[in-house]
Amino acid sequence: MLLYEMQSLMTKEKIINIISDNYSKLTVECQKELSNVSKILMLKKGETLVKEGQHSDKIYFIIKGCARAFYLKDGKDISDWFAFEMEFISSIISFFLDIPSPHFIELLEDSMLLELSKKDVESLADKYHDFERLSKTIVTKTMLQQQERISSMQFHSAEEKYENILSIRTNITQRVPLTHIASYIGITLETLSRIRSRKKRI
Amino acid sequence: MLLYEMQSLMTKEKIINIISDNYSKLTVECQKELSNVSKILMLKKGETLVKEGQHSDKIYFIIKGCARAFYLKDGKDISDWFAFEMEFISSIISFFLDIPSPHFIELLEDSMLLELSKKDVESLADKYHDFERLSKTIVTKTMLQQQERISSMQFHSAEEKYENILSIRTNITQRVPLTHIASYIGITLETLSRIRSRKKRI
DNA sequence: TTTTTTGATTGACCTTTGTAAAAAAAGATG
DNA sequence: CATCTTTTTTTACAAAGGTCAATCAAAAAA
Repeated sequence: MLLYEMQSLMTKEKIINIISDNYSKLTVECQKELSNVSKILMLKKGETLVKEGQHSDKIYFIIKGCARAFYLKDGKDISDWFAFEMEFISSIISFFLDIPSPHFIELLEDSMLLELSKKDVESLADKYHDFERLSKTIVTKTMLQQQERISSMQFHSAEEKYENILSIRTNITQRVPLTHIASYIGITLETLSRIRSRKKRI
Repeated sequence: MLLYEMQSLMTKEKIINIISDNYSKLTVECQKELSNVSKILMLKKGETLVKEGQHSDKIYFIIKGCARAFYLKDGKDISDWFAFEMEFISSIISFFLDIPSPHFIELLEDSMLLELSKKDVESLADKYHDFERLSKTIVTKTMLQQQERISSMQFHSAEEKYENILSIRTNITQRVPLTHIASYIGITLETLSRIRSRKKRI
């Protein structure tokens, strides 16, 4: 299905209903208010959601497509997070600490997103207990993903780290360039390439 | 002050009030109920809160002392988390996913703790919006600490990782053996020892 | 205090991974 | 289709950090 065809099928109401079902249930009233304050974005591959240095007070839910958070270390592009359909992404440092973003966020595919501002997240969380719970659920899931990632980084070889990400994100190599995968797991593209050719041979 | 002297000074009510002030405000009613379901523990250095393989459905707040979460990889002891005064610790994998704990948790000093069970956390969070918010705050802080840790692990030398933990936990070397610090930052004790002797010389 | 245990340091050696540069392959664009 | 750009692979070489073993130091236990 083409992205522009989805817009009519995927109404904001439906999307919010999916979030409610998959993360934490929201009352109809809360869903309505969430629908009023959120915004659908249709963006092309390569477009940027956040630039380094910006105060980014937005969080994005990915309806279709995928996005990548990355930063520059000594001029080198290092990937810090990938998000696919049904996942959230934001510049967490900027969003939660209200400081300029160290990250860029860009789209790796043509994408459809739901955008929410921190101000609205906060007022919804104040007003609705169930939205507070939803926020907690999202943060908890993120925390558990990070936990998994940390333990995969501790005392694991480049090959083990690559195997690990493949097991979690089965088809990531089809959607994300190897350079980004390499920096995400903390190895160079060259090392990743050697691992892959070693595996092919066997 | 000796640990046994603290018990009379630090009533559960006072401790819960401190949590409320430092994490997220709780109503008096909620504080009372929290006080009813939580329990103070006085434990000696070396004692174990959680063993690998156990279902651990408890979370601990450290009033005095410090604790360490670690796991065994190929028989080797690898530290995964430290918690000091005013911080929470639990076997997060077991607590949030209801599966057997991959971690041990042990005390690095004689300690005073507040213990809370998941069942009680959940019912408090259901009943009180402000307790739900407190939970979110604790999880969010943990997530941000993990974020910091991940970026310190990505493409940083052993020395940079050591400097980084020293800047975050200024006096950690006074309270935690170097072996544990080394495995926490993902290097061997020998490498850490070399870094330290290099720094001493200069 | 002496002994035992645990934690930290040092040295020799070796493996893994990074660096730099070039070539090849795959994708995008006119 | 042909060209240009980006991504990936390959090679040679260097450096960082791991492993193993011996020694030293400090803290607990007897």
